[in-house]
Amino acid sequence: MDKRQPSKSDIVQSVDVCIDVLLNVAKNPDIRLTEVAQNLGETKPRILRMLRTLERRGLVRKSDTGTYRLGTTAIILGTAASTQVDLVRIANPILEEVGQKANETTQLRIIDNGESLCIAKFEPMRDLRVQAMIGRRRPLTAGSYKVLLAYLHPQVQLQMIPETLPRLTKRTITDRGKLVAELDKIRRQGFCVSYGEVSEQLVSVSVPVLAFDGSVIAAVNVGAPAFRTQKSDVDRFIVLLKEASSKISARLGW
Amino acid sequence: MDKRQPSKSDIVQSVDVCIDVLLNVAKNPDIRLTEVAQNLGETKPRILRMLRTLERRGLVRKSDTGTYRLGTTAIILGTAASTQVDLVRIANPILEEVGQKANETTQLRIIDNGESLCIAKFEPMRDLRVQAMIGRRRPLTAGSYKVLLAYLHPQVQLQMIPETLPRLTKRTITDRGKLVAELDKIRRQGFCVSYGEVSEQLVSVSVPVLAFDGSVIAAVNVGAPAFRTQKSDVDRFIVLLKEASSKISARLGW
DNA sequence: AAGCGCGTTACGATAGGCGTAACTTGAAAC
DNA sequence: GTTTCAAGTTACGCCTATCGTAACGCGCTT
Repeated sequence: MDKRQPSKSDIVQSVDVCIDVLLNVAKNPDIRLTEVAQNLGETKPRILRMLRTLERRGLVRKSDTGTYRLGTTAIILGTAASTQVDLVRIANPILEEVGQKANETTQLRIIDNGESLCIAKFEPMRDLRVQAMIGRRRPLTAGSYKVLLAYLHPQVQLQMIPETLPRLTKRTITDRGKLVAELDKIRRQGFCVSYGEVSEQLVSVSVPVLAFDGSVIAAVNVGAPAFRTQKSDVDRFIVLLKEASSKISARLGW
Repeated sequence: MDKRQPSKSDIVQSVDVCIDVLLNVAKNPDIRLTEVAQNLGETKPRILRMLRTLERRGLVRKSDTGTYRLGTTAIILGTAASTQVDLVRIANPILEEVGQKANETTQLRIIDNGESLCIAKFEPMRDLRVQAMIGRRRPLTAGSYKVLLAYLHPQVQLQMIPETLPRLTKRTITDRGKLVAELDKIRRQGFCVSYGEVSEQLVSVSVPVLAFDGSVIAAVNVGAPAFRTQKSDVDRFIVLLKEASSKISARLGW
């Protein structure tokens, strides 16, 4: 009998698994029982019981073909959450304002579990635009989301940088030394611009949202197609984002 | 040893309770452990374990003062859900369109657990407007949400009408007989207008969204302050909502 | 300093929930 | 048409995850 994780006990395993189920359905709409069970390495009866419970409460919905999707209760939870998470509630209108002015997609990203996580976004009404998605994760080491790393304590920073850096495009930095140097530069200049590090043909500009003590709360970001983005646009984005960042900081109480 | 519910077993109780906890936090931001436990009639250790589990997964967040709110994972779930629930995904842009044209608040409501439940909404940019909220429940028997009742089978209908009808304003219908007659009228004319039945000074217009077989899926609704709503406006709303309703029906595949 | 109520921990008892195995159903294979 | 396979489901006895009791620490109020 292995001792599981010695770190923190006192969690309810069945609840933990049910969260896995929920997230699995969220990621894979119209997933089937068997598939969920496989993904999680659990038995079918167990997952069936979980799904049934979740279904009874409207968190998931079973289609007549036997596939599962999230349900209306999940929508309700989510809407409630966006009004309860201060950062998101405050950032949303500001993201929209920046997005309107820049006429490009904006995002709010935080560090979560060693990755950057999009928790709010705005997309302008425009045929061609960068697609953002709440819940999408990206490595911390590529693109302008590096700002999230730049303000961490050097030791924590190194701890978050994996041995081998994932290469997304040919411009992605894959040398740890170079990355650390880049982070240093970012910290000095207060923003980060990335040209095609995450996706080819995409420019991404990020500015950190800092707490009173200088620790990073989040990053605000503008993403745009490279072909229509001049140096002057980038400069404008930086100014907009810096304003937005301090507005958010202020509204959070600093 | 009482046999619990003989109806449907095979649900995981701890998961069921954890959903209660989640919904409780959703309804009462900054709630404390003790309060949740009281609300649910559970012991504190049990709820503590649940909250801890939920916290580890980012579904709730514990503030430094010890109060709980929903967390970022809930936002992610919710956003995913809105793209997965067909009805909501399809209705959203249509609700916006109607809302823009009417320049008033619009809602999409379904029957859930004997009540009407708001699952999508649009509010126009306007200083004074009706406030709508996703997740808010209203009785089926008052206001224009009666349309949701009007198309049910008479027996199911009667089953859903409680003995005593809740009185929200002096205009609320509280007589069962009168209500049934009203429902009949609604079914014949295909829409329902309510003047101050739910809130004084509010006009509400609803049109059913019907499936191919004539069963009710949902209701689309415009809500407006009475003082600025003429008969002609109401007529306009009805036309807009009827268009919207058939557009939604069509897009759902009928 | 005593009292209260909150969050938390410890632990032993128990029934909740687990997995195995078997059954049903429906669709694909041949 | 029969066989085969896999998915979904049910049944049930065992076991451990999870529960509640009781006790503790802590901060605030009286």
